[in-house]
Amino acid sequence: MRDRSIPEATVGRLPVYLRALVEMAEHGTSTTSSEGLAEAAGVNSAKVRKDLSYLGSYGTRGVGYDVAYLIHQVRRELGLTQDWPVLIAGAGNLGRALVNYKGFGERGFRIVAMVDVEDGKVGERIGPVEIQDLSLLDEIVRSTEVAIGVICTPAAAAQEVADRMVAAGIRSILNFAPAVITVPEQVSVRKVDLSLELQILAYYEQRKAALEAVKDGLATLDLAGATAP
Amino acid sequence: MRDRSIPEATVGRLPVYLRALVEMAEHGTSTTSSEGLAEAAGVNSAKVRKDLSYLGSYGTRGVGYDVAYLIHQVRRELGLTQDWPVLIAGAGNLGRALVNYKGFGERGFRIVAMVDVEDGKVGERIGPVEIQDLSLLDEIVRSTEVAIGVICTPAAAAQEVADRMVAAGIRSILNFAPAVITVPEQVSVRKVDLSLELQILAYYEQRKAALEAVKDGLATLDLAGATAP
DNA sequence: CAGTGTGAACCTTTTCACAGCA
DNA sequence: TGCTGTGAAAAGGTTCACACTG
Repeated sequence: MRDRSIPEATVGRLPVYLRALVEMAEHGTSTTSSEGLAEAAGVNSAKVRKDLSYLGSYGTRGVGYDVAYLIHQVRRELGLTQDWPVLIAGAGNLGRALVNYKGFGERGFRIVAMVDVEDGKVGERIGPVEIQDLSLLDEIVRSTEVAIGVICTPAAAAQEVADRMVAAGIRSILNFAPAVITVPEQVSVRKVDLSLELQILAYYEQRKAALEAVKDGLATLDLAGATAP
Repeated sequence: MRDRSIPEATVGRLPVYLRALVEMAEHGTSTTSSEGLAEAAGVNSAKVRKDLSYLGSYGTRGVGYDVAYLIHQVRRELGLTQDWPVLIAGAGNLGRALVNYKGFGERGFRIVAMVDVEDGKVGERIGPVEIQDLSLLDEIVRSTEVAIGVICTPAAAAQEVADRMVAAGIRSILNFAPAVITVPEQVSVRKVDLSLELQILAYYEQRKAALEAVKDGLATLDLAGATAP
C-alpha cells in the first residue's frame, strides 16, 4: 500500500461504497464489516477489502470499519472534500433533466452554467442557471473556474463542443452524446450512452429467450442462428 | 470461434462499432478496415479484429469488412433485428427526458408505457405515452409484452419497483436510480449512475491538479495527502 | 501485398485462503 | 475469536506479431 495510484476498477467502485456508507451513517450505523458493506454495495467482501486496502489500513481486525471515518477517507481520496463547478453544454431534454437533478448538488457538483446554440433557448432560465450562448464558453470557464464539462448535445455537435471545452482549459468531460469524441490525452473523458446500455440488455435478453426455446424443445442448439461456412 | 457466448467486454463494444458502421453507411462508405473502424470507434485495431472474430469470419483478407454486411451481423448478434418494448418507471425529469429521447426509437427500443405513483402525474401524457399508476405494472407488462424495464425513480423506491418488475416477468432492467437493486440471478441489471461518473472524473481531476502542484514545486510528493501511520 | 484472424505473451482484475492482529 | 489485509492463484481482457489468404 505505498503506490498512490488506485486501480481503475477500484476507483469505479469507490462512489458505490461511499453511497452505501452514507446511507448506513444516516441510519445510525457506526461500524460495518467488509461483509456488510459488500452486501450494501452489491459486490463480494473480498473485493471490498482489497479495494479499501488501496486507500490504507482503515479497518480494525476483528471489528470492521468505522463508518464515519471511512466516509471521510473515501471522500478525500475521490476529491469530494471540495466543490466542483460543472458546465453543461446542450439544453435539450437531458441537459434540463441534469440541471434539476438533485443528486449532483448533494455530492458537491454545482452546475454553474449552461450553454446552447439555439437562439430560442439562450436567455431562458432553468432552475438557478440561465442558458448562455455557446460562444461564451471560454469566458464562462475562466470566470467560474469550471473543472468539469458535461456534453448533452446531439451527436453531430459533440466533437466541436469538446474541442471548445478543451481549448477553454477543461480537463474532465462527461459525454452523454452518442458519439466518440477525441481529446488530448491529458483530458479525461467518460461517456454515458443510454441506448448502448439498452442494446447490451437486448443481447442478453435475446440470449435468454433463445436458451429457453432450446430448453422447451422449440429449437435446436445453434443459438443465435449464426451460420459460418 | 465456435463458442456462441461472446465476452462481456466485447458485447459492451459492439454497440459502439454498430454506431460507427451505421454512420459510415450513411456517408456512403461501403468497405472499412479494422483500422478504419477502430478509429471511428475510439479503440485500437487489434481489439476490433478480435471482437469481430467472435461473431465469425466476416472480413476479407487484404480488403477489410463490408460495412452493410457487418451492420447486419452485429445487429443480429445484439438482437436488434426485432423491436423491444420498454417500460419506464418514474416520471421525473429523467424519465421524461428518456421518453422524448430520439436515440431509443431509432435503435428499435419502443417506449410503450410509463408508470408513476404520484396522483398528480398519473393520467398526464408525455409525447405518445400516458403515465399510468404503478399498480397497473403487472397488467401492462403482460398486455404489451414489455421485455425491458427502466427505473427512473428516486433511490428509495428503486428496489420495490424492481421487485414488481421481476414479479411481472421482466428479465432485463436498466437502473438509473442511485441505489443497488437486488434481483434473482436470471434477471440482467445494468446501472447508469450519473453522479457516480462525475465522482470518478473528480478523482482523476484532483489527481491531475495535485500532480501539477508537484511539478510547479508548490507541494511535496505525498500526492493525495494520505498519512498512514 | 494489404489486411484479417488468431495463438501466445502480457497485463489487469477477481477470487481464494490464511496469517496476523485487536 | 472474528475480521482485516494481502500474497498467491485463477480468470478475464488486451496487445503483439505473424501466418495466411483473397
